[in-house]
Amino acid sequence: MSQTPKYRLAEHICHQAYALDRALNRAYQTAFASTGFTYPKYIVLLALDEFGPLTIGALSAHAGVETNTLSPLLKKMAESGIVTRTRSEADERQVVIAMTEFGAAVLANAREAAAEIYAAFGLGEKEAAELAQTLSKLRDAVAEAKPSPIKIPPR
Amino acid sequence: MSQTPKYRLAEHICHQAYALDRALNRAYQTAFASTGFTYPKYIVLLALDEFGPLTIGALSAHAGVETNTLSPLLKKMAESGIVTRTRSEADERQVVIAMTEFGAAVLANAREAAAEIYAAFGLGEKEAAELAQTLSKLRDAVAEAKPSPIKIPPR
DNA sequence: TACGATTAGTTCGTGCACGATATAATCTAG
DNA sequence: CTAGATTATATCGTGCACGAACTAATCGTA
Repeated sequence: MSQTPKYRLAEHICHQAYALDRALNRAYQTAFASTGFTYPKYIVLLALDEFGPLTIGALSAHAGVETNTLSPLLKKMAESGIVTRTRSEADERQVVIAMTEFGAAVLANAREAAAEIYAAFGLGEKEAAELAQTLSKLRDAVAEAKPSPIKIPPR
Repeated sequence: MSQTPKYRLAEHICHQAYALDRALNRAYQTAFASTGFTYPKYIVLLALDEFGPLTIGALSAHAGVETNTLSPLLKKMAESGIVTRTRSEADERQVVIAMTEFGAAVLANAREAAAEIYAAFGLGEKEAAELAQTLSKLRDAVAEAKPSPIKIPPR
């Protein structure tokens, strides 16, 4: 029984999001090859460029990544001179991340690679913005979802 | 100079795909917590359910993951009795992966968690299928894209 | 048939991402 | 003004994902 799967793989938004993200990762990795720069680091620079210096917590919220992921990543970025890490004076628990001039120059180059990838999409500006918004809404919805734990059946 | 960023972060499809994938990963991880089962393993089972036994190469193509990622993952799945690994007789280089009955039972439970996450999307069946297709096309486009390598500017 | 090219999968090293846990700074009742 | 709660970040252990390099099997062509 159960001959016909409930959904075909191609119709799974989850699977497509997964595959798209990985394809993007690979594309950026190709562009950034041998520079030590990566796709997640690019996202961080975009956020800093748009919002200015941010605490790690704020950066985490903007990027949609946990702080414990960013923490070591930012340390490496600081070592390579792309950002600075400064303890906030007002609240010594906070670390403020700011983009350096060198970081801005790296970002400018990274944007060119991104533009090539965007061109490959073949989407108009409006379509692209709409799609981005759709994905953003899904992200919010998923973040809210609290699926119940599955049971592993006995073998 | 360069006061206005070229794109706002929210408008970046790349960023939204990245954030959505991670949100999905977390949601599934919540559902699968403490069972040893994971989101990528779920994708593998979906493919096996839809297409029947597959070689690692075919599985890699369907899932959009490299074979060197799947190889150790499948080994673990075989250890936990979810799939079987068999050398093809016709071509001894190939390893054929098949879902076990236990695997099918796990998949059935995992589908329930997936259904809850899909429900959170708030999309109709048709909308969902369209979105999945859009993402799929982008994936193909990105896979084709060969962005030129960036240069890291001098510090 | 036999040897170089190709193909399928594996192994290795590195980086991201997460939950759990730890630590230090700040806040808040009492 | 101090003990416990809360908050921001860091550390640790595990798993996924990739490119590069490897091994073994098969193919192709002389």
